[in-house]
Amino acid sequence: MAPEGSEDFPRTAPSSDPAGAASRVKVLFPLPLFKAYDYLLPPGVAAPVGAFVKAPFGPREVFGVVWRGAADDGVSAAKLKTICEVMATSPLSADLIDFIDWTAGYTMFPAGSVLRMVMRSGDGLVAPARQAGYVLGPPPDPPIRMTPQRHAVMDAVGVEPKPVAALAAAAGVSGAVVRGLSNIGALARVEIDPDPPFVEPDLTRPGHDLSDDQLFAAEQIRRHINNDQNATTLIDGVTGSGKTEVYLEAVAAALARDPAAQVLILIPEIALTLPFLKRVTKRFGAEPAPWHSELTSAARRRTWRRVADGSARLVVGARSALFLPFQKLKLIIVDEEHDGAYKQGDGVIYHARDLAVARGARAGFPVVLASATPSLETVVNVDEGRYDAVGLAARFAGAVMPNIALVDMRATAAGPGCWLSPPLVAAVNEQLSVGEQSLLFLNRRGYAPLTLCRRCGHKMTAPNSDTMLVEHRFENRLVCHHTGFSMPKPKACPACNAVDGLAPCGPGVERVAEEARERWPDATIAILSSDTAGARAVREILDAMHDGDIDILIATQVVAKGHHFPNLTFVGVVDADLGLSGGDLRAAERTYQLLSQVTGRAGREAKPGRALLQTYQTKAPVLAALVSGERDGFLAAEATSRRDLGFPPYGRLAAIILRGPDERALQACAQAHRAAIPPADGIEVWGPAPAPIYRLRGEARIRFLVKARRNIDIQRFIKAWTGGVKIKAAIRRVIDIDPYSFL
DNA sequence: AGCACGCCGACT
DNA sequence: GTCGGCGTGCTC
Repeated sequence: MAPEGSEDFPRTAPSSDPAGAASRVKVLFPLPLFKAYDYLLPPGVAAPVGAFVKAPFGPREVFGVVWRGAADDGVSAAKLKTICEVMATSPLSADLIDFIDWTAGYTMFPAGSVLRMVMRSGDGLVAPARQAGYVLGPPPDPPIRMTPQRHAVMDAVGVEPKPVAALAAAAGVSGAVVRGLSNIGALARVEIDPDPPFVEPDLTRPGHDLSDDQLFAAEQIRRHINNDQNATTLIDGVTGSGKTEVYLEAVAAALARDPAAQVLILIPEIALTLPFLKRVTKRFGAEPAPWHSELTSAARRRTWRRVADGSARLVVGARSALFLPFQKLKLIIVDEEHDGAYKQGDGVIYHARDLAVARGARAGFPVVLASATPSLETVVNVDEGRYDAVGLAARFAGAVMPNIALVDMRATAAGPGCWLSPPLVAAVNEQLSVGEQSLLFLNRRGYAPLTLCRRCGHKMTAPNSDTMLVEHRFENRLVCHHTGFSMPKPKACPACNAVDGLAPCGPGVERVAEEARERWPDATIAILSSDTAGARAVREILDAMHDGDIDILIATQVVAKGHHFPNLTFVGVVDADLGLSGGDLRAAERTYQLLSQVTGRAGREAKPGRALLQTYQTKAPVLAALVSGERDGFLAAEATSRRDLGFPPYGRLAAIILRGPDERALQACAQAHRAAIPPADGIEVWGPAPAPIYRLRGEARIRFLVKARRNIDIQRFIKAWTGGVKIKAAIRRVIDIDPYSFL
């Protein structure tokens, strides 16, 4: 244990120096600025590093954070302004400040932009207005006249104070009755905190009964927790092997070890569903603090403030929860660690799994990664001894992995205008005859991914973009999945004016559903995709599927995560080749992960399942690995090819993207960058090349790709390179360290 | 991120 | 002659 005061910066800035001059502090603002600014503290006021302050910045007052670093970089004393106010919110912890600086350095984004992610809750710094709530008052002395309405209200009053509206609604009366009772003293008016604390997890609750495998895994992680030791552990187990139960035991151990410890469970946004939260709630007898993009601003503020004051001890959140203002973070779980959703694409570009590992390493606490199909990066880290691994092989309830086979579409073509081959149709027929469910998987929303004019060959694209418009027949619109643009499907081709010549090409889920409805008119068929409007509609479809009320579900990847369908025993993958093409480094790996998750939906709970994959590439190693179930062999082959090419995780990659509305200026800017590439050993720069989607929302995009040996400081190289190239304001330059998707 | 400063086209 | 377009640069 390090002695107090051994930190490399003082936690408390003195309010004045011995000479009596007001002291200077640095303040970082949540703005895209690389450096912190110097300020004076008002006399007699102290502000530790990490304290939230309000300070004049340019013509306005802005919230910022007292930052570490020498409070002097040649700024003349006359220039200094004085901090307006030190906020009551608890200061950011030292390890979070360290993490912000480290993240800024690693991603090459301004520290202020990283701080912005921490402060994003916006109104979290000012305590919200207190709300009036009502509880039972003292027994009124002359007994009051009771009415049925008044009885209803008195019955609805609980121990916790409730606001007028909630109480009136619970009693089924108007607010006037509540106010009336308050006026005569039968109800007492108290102030309630609009951001009530979260209930503490109950650590006395027994955990699940664990198998030997699970016990062993949990024990291994618990050891790191009890040693206060940074270590990254992969829980590697197929769907249904009980990864969640294992890491919830680790969570319990971390919370029990230190009464102030906080724990974060990261989940891909799409998997952050009510069933998952309920599972965690059930284990700890208290709901965890949630964090994801769909929270209301009030819920967001509540979680932010309760994390900041240390009272929210367990947080379940999407990737951005990594930037919540934890006081004493002691464990991070990254569930489904392979999931591409952990890569943040706009604003600061980061990979939440990688940052979680880095954060644990720097702050000295354990990190747990869980997956049924771990990423190659993680597997290599395990193989090279940097991460621990615990395997969970046994599947619960004696179920077996589905039997997977390929359908060679060259030999067994579907009929004209059809997408389901005879073997797939036969399999669904069999399912229907025995009353079991089928899932037809196609990772394409809408009706048809491409709309083509039969007359002139014109492809329908989004305005000012090189993106295809996807027909959505249900709404009769053409939609761009990248920009959000949509338009009614036109009668005539906009290029040649030929009427009724616009032909849908290729299938989406809606088109497969159309074929299925023609083929099986008596079956109950449903479509599930991210277009399925509303969380409630999605829920209803999932529930109906779970209850066996749907015979054939046609779905995109939204179905891949965390749903249990006990009567589903057949999965047909309409296009297993989708995603295999396109020059993406991780295409094969991602296809393996997605298809293995989807086919894993079949045959749970002791019913054997099977899956058919329609493909034109029967020789593709990914598909062979899926059929044989030889995941490790496939990963080893992938690893070898990446090593040979010097690609991650055996080398480092970064993308430099230039974008702007003026193509000529952009070209010139790209050439200036090309000319400025400094010579360096072990580094290759490819480009400039047009980005895969060259035009998007009226902006052209050009990219460079930097490939470096693993031991090279790629950030330093990029800084040396781009630092010398001035860019016009109309051109934006974005650096993506460890680009994930190449699109 | 804002916001002011500054330098070129259509208006009272 | 001014109002205002938004390109450029600064904020301790």
